[in-house]
Amino acid sequence: MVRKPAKSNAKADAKAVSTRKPNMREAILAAAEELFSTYGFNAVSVRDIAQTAGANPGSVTYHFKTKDGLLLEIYRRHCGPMNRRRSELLAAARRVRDLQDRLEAIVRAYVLPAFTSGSDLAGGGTRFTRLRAIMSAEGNEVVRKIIAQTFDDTSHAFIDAIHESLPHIPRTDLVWRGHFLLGALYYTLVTPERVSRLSRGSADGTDAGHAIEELVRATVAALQAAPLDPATPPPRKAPGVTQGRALT
Amino acid sequence: MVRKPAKSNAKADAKAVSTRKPNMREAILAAAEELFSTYGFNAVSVRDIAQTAGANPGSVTYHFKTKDGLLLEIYRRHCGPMNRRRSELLAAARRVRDLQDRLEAIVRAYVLPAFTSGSDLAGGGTRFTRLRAIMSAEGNEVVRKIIAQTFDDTSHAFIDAIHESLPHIPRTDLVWRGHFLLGALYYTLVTPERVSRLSRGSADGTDAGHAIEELVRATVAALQAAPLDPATPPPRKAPGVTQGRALT
DNA sequence: ACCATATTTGTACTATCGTCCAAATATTCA
DNA sequence: TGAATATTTGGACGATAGTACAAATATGGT
Repeated sequence: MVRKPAKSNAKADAKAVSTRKPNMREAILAAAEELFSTYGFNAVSVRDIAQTAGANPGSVTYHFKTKDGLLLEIYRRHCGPMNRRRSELLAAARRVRDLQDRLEAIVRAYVLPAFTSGSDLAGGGTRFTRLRAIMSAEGNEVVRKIIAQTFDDTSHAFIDAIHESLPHIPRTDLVWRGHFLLGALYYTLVTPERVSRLSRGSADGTDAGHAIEELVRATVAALQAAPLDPATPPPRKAPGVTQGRALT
Repeated sequence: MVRKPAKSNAKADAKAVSTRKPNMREAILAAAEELFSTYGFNAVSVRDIAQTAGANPGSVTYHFKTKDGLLLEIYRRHCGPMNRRRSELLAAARRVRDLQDRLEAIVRAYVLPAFTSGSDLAGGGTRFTRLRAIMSAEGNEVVRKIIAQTFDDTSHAFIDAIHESLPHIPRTDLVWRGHFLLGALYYTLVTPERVSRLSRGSADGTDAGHAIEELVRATVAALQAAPLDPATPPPRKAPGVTQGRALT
């Protein structure tokens, strides 16, 4: 990461009235989250994080041992609340009677928590999702592990719910389309010049709201598209609800 | 990037019969392309590239001056052929009579060159698109510049063509959906465990082909979805053209 | 107030980074 | 061939990376 030209006043700002951070650990986490999600993991140094947090580089090592440990802690912070919120919204969506409305509610249940996290300050969900997007491109081992053990269950639950709403579409196609949804969501968040005030500032700003609506609309349509499989003619009526979930 | 544990035979492989690379510059480019597209720009060092290419780190500086210069040259290599191929396919797609078929042909014209580049060796297109995906997440200044001056025109041409096939949908929505397409495409390429043999090996393997078909099917459906704007009842004619940066 | 503990600081270590450069070597062309 | 040029080599530079550690300082319970 590019640091500013130093500019040490060296004399004037020496004492600085001993304003100690009430919780430096939190400040470091916040700074790391912001910097990682903006510049990527590799481009940000521990010293960058410490400086942004107003801390000493040694403090970062003290609290999180390694740079990877810091990243891991950020994930730990967000994965729980985000998945909990997703489960809640998914459960509510499943109770929607109209099939079309239910499908849309399911997609919304998946997308919404990515923008508005239940935890900490405004824009937390967006920032964390942007981080996940960047990490999925950079490919970090720590992240791969925690993602596998945290998001896989939730993802399968969503695929299952979607499959119930669209029983005539093979699961394979739905998995692909869910994959595309995630890619579209990620790319929307890592392209700040497109969705300008979406990333910073209040998480329920109109820009983020519009992006969500566009994404939901497009995804629902994509999910409903006829499957590729040439052997399966179109709708028919829903046969039996396929109870057994393949792919745990 | 993590380098392997050295393991210097130090004695056995000393002379190595003076096999000089016929074109070291090309070897460096190929190595850089492969490494950047796999680990990201920041995670790969000039020494990594030199070692993979069987060159001296100084040679990289000699040929490309800086690491950024090397990245720039990779983009220069691919942008031309890829956009030329896109234009050809787009022109052919525009001549399709049936509106539904035409829309699908347009989407295919956008997606196909991302997988199979006209230039160099097998998988070149896939590799370069994977690189673009990673760079869009990492955010490099050099890339931003060349992307702006290379892809904007092509992207607008595609949006225009799509808009002709779907005149009742506001351009804004089409821009969003094209944006989602690119995100889905990128994410498909940077997630190798999902589309396993897609990235390496032959570029027209069945896996890549299947991914393309899934992506095209989903995108066409998404593009055809009803627009968001509540003020615009279904068909009608397209109002003014809202120019926006599309599909970098 | 005192002590035990938690945290912060400053500094130092080693490794690797991008880039530079002079010498060595290969290539090209008269 | 010999001279001019192009390329490669190996080593070096300063900057910065992640991490470690002892000393300094703040905090909390008694």
